[in-house]
Amino acid sequence: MRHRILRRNSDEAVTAPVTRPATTGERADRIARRRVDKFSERRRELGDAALQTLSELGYARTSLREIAQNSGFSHGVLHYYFHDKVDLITYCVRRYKAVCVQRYDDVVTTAGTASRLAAEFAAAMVATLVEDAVLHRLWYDLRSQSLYEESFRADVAEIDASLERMIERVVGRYAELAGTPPVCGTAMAYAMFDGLFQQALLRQLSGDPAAPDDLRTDVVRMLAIVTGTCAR
Amino acid sequence: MRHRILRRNSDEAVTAPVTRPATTGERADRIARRRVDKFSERRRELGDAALQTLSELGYARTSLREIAQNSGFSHGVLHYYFHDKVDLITYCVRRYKAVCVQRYDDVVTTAGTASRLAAEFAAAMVATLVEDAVLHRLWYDLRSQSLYEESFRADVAEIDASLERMIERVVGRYAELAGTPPVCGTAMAYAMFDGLFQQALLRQLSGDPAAPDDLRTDVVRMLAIVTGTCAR
DNA sequence: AACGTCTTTGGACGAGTGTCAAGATTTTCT
DNA sequence: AGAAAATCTTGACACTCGTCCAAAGACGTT
Repeated sequence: MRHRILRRNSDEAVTAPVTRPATTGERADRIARRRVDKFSERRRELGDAALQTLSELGYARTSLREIAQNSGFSHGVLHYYFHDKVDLITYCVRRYKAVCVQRYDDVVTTAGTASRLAAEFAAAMVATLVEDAVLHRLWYDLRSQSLYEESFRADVAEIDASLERMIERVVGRYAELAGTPPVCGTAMAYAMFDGLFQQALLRQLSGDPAAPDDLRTDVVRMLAIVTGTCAR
Repeated sequence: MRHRILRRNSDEAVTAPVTRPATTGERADRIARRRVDKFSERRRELGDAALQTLSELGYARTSLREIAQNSGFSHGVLHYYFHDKVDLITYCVRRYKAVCVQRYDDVVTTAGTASRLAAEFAAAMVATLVEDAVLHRLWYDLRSQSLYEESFRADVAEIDASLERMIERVVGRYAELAGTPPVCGTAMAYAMFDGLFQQALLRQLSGDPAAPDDLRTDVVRMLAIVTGTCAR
């Protein structure tokens, strides 16, 4: 009945269920681990429900009760697995990263020519735009929120950095294949691609049917521009 | 005592104070106009208070009572001048545009050479970044909100379009002075500059002291890239 | 079967929300 | 001046919110 102690800002491992003093050593360990697994599994489950609700409604309109309803549990359970609302949303932000960052790495290693890399990278971005539009809408929402709520800032910055590294790999590989060095730094390249995607998302969610195709050609062209290999 | 009828989505002119039937013609007109002026002046005043509060707290955390407190009036008055909260915020979004779009036009007409235009445009963006950081933080917040709240979408899209036209003028003039046509369309150029500014804002508000200078050099370089005149 | 711990429920609390309307106050017109 | 209209204040309303807690249920060990 006593409530579990939850530490904030601990990544995956919140304090494990309160285990009794390890009288039998190894055996107690096994049990404790199983408990932790179950605990963090439910945490993940609730986190996903929260992520879904957030991407549907946006930060400003999402309540804990709504999240709970989307998860099939009662609203009280959220405070059993998360310290408070900020803790939950922070967890979601981190989980978002895990879901969506590592989608592009195949493209980089697979493609054999510059133009193929460009085409495949563009296709990957378009796929993201079409399939995960609402998830990325949430990303931009949360990134804006991080400018007000300081608690989110560190996590958001980390995601931004890992997205930037992804762009760095793509642009770097493209330049390598094309045989010309990039004309601008990574941060700038990321800013440009990010802006491009954001505009495309705006149009996509507004129902503009040309948004995916335009994004595709824009991304291809952007890669050419960034490496100075574009036609006048 | 009867409440004023407010139409939504009417730009500046909400229904004027209820004037009695124009018995004396011209004279009544003059009076009615003064009423309207006073009415829309207060509306503007309240809108500015709302804009200030919003830029401080962000959309999700701003309440009507807080806005009223920042305006020196009581909270009830807001529903006298605005139909509801959406009406007020829509008004703010429109007002934001009036405040910040037309700041760059001098630059375009004044500058005599490409490099001077680049330097002055970059300086203008840096000035915006430093002086109006919180206002633009609000812009990105509201643009995100427009992806959830359909009521904002049209106004946000219009502001985006007018910012895009501004970029078009700058890039167009720069290309003219440099003697080389741009390597990409306006929409793409806008997306890129927008992404650049947004990243700079993120860093500026996180306290990165290098943000303004980096933005300056990035903007100059971006103009060169966009017109294909940059050094390898 | 009985016990102890972990998990979940559902209700309660106080604070805060947008909205509304009745009354007080100020301004304007005759 | 007095009357009428416009403006502003104040308090109330019906919610929703995050948080907390006591009690009930589920589960595994002894």
